[in-house]
Amino acid sequence: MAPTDKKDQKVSLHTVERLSVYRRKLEELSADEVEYIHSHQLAALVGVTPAQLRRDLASFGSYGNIARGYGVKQMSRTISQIIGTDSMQNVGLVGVGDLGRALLSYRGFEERGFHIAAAFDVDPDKVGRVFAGRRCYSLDKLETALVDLQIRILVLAARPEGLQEIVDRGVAAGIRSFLNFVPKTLTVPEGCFVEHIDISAKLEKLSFLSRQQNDRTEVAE
Amino acid sequence: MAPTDKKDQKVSLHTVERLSVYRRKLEELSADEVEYIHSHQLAALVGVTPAQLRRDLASFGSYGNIARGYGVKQMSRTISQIIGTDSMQNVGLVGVGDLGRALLSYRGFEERGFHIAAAFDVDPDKVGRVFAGRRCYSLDKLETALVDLQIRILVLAARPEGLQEIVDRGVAAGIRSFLNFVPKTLTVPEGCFVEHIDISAKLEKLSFLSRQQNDRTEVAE
DNA sequence: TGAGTGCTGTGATTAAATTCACTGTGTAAG
DNA sequence: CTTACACAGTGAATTTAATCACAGCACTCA
Repeated sequence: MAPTDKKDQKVSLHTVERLSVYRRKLEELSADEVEYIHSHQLAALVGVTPAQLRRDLASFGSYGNIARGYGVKQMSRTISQIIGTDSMQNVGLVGVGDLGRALLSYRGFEERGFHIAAAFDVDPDKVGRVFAGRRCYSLDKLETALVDLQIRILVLAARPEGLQEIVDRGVAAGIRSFLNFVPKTLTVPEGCFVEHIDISAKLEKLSFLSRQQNDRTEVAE
Repeated sequence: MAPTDKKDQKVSLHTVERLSVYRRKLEELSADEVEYIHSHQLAALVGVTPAQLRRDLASFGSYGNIARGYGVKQMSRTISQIIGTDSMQNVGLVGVGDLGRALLSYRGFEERGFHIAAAFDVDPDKVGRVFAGRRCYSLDKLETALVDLQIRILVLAARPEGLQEIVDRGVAAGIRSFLNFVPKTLTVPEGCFVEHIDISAKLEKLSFLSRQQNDRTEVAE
């Protein structure tokens, strides 16, 4: 392999987040049978500047045709490869409460290359039952199920109590990635990743933004 | 008002996002009856550098006691004021599907100053029923309910089809903030805000991160 | 009372992300 | 074939975010 291969270069996390957005729009476009698209068109559709879009794509050595633009299908496929969703990945879900069940019945995961292979809960009433086609395992079976089903990512939707312990067990079983819906800070060793989805924090951001604008209009008067 | 009041200065959005995190931790600390905390302690708890924490707090003119640190309760209150959650805000929910119901039964909102005052759905079977204590209105009633209940923020958890139209109606009714769970890009006029929660995108980020690390360890061997 | 300590708040610096602006090229039209 | 055009890719410049590092202060303890 060439030592200066583009893929060896560090891709910024900001770029990766935008790649997800690009890819989703590209799939919509592909469904509408668009074959090629120019940077400024796609940029307008997803709300970034054309220069940024080109930079993002260039960061992994994309080659768009100058006259026609970027090949929609090909770019979508390339992004999948970068992200690692070109093949299906198994995901585990911890906590089959309201949120957990909502996640189980969400069909968007499969479309994007993620399959919830197993659900876990402590509640004996839930263990053994089937939710949205997935059997609920006892948390005691966590380690074995993770290994058997080759689960790479754990989605956390349980109660805050004892969550850190579950994470530790996951780490010990080789899980490196956690998607955390629980409003609680978790600690993981170096090389593991926690993505936190904090719905209230998003609301707070919105609250701040609209308040800030209120203040500004008041001053402007 | 002094023209150079700290509050007039632009606070970065990155800072606002971190303020949410600080505040959550401060409330935990407050529950544990911690009265004062130093920047390096809190910074360690939430995973930022002490310098950044101090900068964030200084951006709105916080005054921590040098010897004791920051007053936990006071800082928490100040952040609430900045964000605008010092008084309860009414929120509307569009779409009472699996996700919508999960959001309705999530108790975290109230704790953080947000009250889901109304739910809306197109499905006649759902209209009129009560979910988690909240009555489900017909979408036809959207405008009147938004005004009557003084709703400032709309949470979108409906189907992608027709969503833009709902947003447009919300904007016309004076809503400026939207929290969007639907994997679809929305357009709003200047001065309105859409926060997008894209669960799959978070999973994709995790997928990228662990893949990146795989590559690195392979190279390192 | 006065020296010592360790903190906050902040100017200065560094690093990162974004945008600007231009070069070279593929395509299409004349 | 030639010319004109519009765009991708990318160094350079700019803007934004994060970190460093220190002045000055509140408290402690001798």
